[in-house]
Amino acid sequence: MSHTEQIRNLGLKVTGPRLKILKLFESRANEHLSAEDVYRITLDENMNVGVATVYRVLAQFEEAGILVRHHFDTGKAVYELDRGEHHDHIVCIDCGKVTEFCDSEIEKMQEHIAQKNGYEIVDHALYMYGVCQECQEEKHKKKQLY
Amino acid sequence: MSHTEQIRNLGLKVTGPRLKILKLFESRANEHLSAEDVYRITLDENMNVGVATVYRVLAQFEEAGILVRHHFDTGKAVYELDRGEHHDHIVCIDCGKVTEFCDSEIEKMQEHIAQKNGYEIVDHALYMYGVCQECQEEKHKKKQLY
DNA sequence: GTCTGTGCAAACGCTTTGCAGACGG
DNA sequence: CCGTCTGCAAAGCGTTTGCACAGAC
Repeated sequence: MSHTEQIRNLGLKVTGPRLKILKLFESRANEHLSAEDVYRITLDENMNVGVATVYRVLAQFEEAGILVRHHFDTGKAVYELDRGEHHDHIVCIDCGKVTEFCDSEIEKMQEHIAQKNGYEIVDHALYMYGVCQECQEEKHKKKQLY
Repeated sequence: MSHTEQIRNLGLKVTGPRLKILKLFESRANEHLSAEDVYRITLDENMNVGVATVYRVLAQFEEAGILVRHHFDTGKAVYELDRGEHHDHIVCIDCGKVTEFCDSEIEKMQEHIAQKNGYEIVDHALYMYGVCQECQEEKHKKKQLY
């Protein structure tokens, strides 16, 4: 399915900003982009999409299930392509690197706990915050300087 | 340990706002309060603590380990007393009710996944969003009206 | 008296909205 | 053309900060 079709299928008009943003996420399939990232990238590529439009399009794409939004503890929301399969995140508190993982065991246990508490779960988020390998080594090096 | 001692032990001066907020959280030990909640409650009780002070005290208490901060998807941060034991949350998307749970199996698996990916975890958060029993029943009733 | 803590209001960062003009269908 | 979409700037929201004064020790 082409980008144009994809957008039209959502009942949305096929416009420059929407095409641009959709392509952007597909070309960076494994990145987590904030609204500001998207805005800056389009700026750099001389395709001036206003901030407001970025937010509006991101919201529409999320609503439509094309993108997923995450709220890490960083204060700003980030988006990524929804590849169907749910997954969770480990965020490096030093360099911001994001590692994804998926564990069906944990998922199952979550569902079980929810049931036990009488909840019908519609969404869940597991975030871990830590220091990635590289940043640990970085810190190690700095210590040796003294 | 008295409240006064508790605050003094943090190296902080014992002031009205700090005492007030500490007592507030102890008297509502199982609630999750936002900065605004705290501000409103002190207002209602004719003890006018400025918003800025509320934020500053909450931050200090969190830093000191007296409170824990959570960022649900609601946009505002909430705090609760740190009772030592880590736990996770299920938030009802209809009524806002928060249910806490703790599962050591999940914790272990998380740690294992983090290790496998080379991370040294300093924090983690597992949030589930769903509809609680009462709200499910509520919805059921409404359906029957038609 | 000193130095920390406070309240106020103004600033902040991210996000949303109101509006007049642009553009897709 | 009509109705949606856009860019701009202004407003919104939760949170933080600068400052002069108040209060703890």
